Amino acid sequence: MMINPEYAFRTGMESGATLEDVAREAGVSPATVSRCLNNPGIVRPQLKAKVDAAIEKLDYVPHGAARSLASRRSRLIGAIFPSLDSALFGGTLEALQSEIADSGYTPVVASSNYDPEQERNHLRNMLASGIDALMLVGAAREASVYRLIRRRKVPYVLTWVAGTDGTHPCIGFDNRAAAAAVTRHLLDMGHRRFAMISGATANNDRAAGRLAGVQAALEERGLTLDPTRIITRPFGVEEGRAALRLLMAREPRPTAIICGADPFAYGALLECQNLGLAVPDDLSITGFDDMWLSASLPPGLTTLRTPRNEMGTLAGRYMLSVLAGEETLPPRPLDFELIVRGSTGPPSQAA
Amino acid sequence: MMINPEYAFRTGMESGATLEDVAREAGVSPATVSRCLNNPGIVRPQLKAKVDAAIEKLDYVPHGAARSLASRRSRLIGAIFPSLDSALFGGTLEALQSEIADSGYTPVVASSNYDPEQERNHLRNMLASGIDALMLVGAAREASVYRLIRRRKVPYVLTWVAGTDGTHPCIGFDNRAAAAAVTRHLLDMGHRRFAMISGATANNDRAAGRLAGVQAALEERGLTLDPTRIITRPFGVEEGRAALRLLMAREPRPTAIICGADPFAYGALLECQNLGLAVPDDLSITGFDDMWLSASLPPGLTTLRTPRNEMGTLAGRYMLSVLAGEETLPPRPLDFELIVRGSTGPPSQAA
DNA sequence: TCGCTAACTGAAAGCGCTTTCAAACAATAA
DNA sequence: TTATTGTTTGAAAGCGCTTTCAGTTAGCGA
Repeated sequence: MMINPEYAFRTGMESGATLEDVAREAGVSPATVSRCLNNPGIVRPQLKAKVDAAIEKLDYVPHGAARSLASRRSRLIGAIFPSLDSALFGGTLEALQSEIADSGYTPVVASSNYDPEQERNHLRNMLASGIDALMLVGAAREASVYRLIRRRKVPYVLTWVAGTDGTHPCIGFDNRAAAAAVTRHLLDMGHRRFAMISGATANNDRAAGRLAGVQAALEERGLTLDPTRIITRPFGVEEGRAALRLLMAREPRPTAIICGADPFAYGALLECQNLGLAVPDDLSITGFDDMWLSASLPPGLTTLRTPRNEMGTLAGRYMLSVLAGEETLPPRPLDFELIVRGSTGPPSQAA
Repeated sequence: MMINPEYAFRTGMESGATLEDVAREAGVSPATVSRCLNNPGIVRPQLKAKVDAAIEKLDYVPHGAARSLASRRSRLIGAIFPSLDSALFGGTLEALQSEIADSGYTPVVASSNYDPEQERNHLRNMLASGIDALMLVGAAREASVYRLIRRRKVPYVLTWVAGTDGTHPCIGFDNRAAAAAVTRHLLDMGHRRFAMISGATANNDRAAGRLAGVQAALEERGLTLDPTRIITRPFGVEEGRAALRLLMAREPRPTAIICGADPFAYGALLECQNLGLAVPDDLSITGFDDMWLSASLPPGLTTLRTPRNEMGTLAGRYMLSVLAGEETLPPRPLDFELIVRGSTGPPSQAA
């Protein structure tokens, strides 16, 4: 068979040096060069030095696709988030990225915009591009999605949730328990009339869990959260603002408003200022996630600090460990922390 | 401790149908299956149907690495951001991702933490993993980095900056002009005593450009920005707060403070409230980027809206176009928009 | 010195897909 | 009918790397 001369020409021009070029330059076999790259310990130092010199000289960079094809590992880890334009998941992504970088892994990222359909498409795309492992947010999705992942035998981990009865490996915290802790803090201060501003709960088990946690904690003390006192909105400051107006327009007014996310609480605080309501004397407000403004916005937002960076780090570590074939224990739920600041206090006598 | 068999993965037991399996199932050659996937138009519909059925039946997903190796395209686009845990670049990433998704591309992402060293490492990693194109933020980096990119013949685009004399393709806006516009707005209102809270300018040409723009606009009117009136800090609300205290501690107090980023301005506004300073009567404050709280935080922050999502979209579109081999025009600088809200007004007579 | 391990090294066979190139076929013109 | 053109299809050669397996060399005790 004749070698197409044009083809040979093109390879020579367009690509960088190949492993074979390095081998020739160093006077060893390609296999040895490969070993220098992947398992330097087993190559005689003297040879390794020659190879290193050749690599340096030719400015060789290994070809990822060829490597993946031969080794069956892409060194790519997929991560699909509901959204990326809040700082919330950005922290998790950044921590994940930084954890896996040292092992030569890089995250491939997509945002689903809280839409299961988009999530599924991105997942297909990622599986096709050969990710070695996968990180998702939350557990609530169709069984067929999990089947898809399992069929490809891709290790995966769910974040921002905990304990799905051992069905899935989770690196996260118990949203329900966390919301209950916030609620008990208010109950212990003497509050009895509650309202909640919640994120949309469809396809969002974090939001659903938080809502359930509030309801459960109230019921423990014989209270219930009237459905008309629950306002469900997409996340956002202005949404929180509008919700607060609605909630305070109806008598009897609540003495405490629990927000399912900090942006709601920022909006609520700002609207109180607007309406001339004193926080916490007229109204206590709590947030969720302890985002960057919570400490600064007067009077300081009582909120629940979620381990958003830690989840990225641990999810990365977990996946690396599974990929390394180590005996990996199912991770345990992470801790959360109630941060008490100025926005909560006992209800006033008048209220 | 038992490992839950449901998710106890072992690496290396990956299976899945191959293109050859599909070909056998459909009774055609592998070449035909490949064509159905990549160029369906040239296959007889009748055959294509058989192939599609086989793909469906075997639940076939193409092997990305093999595909990349043979076609010399990875369908991966690299994106390196200075940071991901603010909403700033998250918007750009999300827009980029969504723009390229339809063409079957996925972004691989890294955060450099504003550190050139880290950026270079991520870049090496990405080049090795075979990205087809690359998006970076800003233009300020060592020439050797650009050489590395050029040697690999990877199309790239710089975002968040404009016009580097045509040296690099940029999708962004002119930070200097934008900052000048903010400054002129204040000058036109009658302000003469200025101060600035700026992000660190080392390795950050966006911050440097903004600072230069302020200085230039002042000099146009015969004013100068005293170096002691420039406070340089890492981005953050608390940093803005501290900076404001510093700036107002010295007589004569400025009547206008220009912030190089919104978080600084949030902190400054909050600290004014704290110090009992009236905005804008005692002090005008401006931000930069029009982030999510700027409209809500009283009295509303005058700020410069930067096209952060648009940059992601256009950068994606630009790279796709170059990859498609289309004649691609050097992109033009994008527009920015001064958003005037309550935080700026004429200086009071007393000041 | 010889034999026997142990430690390296190299040859070669793929990994799963794309892409020539040429053959086969259908369609049209002569 | 035959020549000619155009359209699909299949065979086969890689893409650049890893990894098995067998061969080579070095190290050491006897």
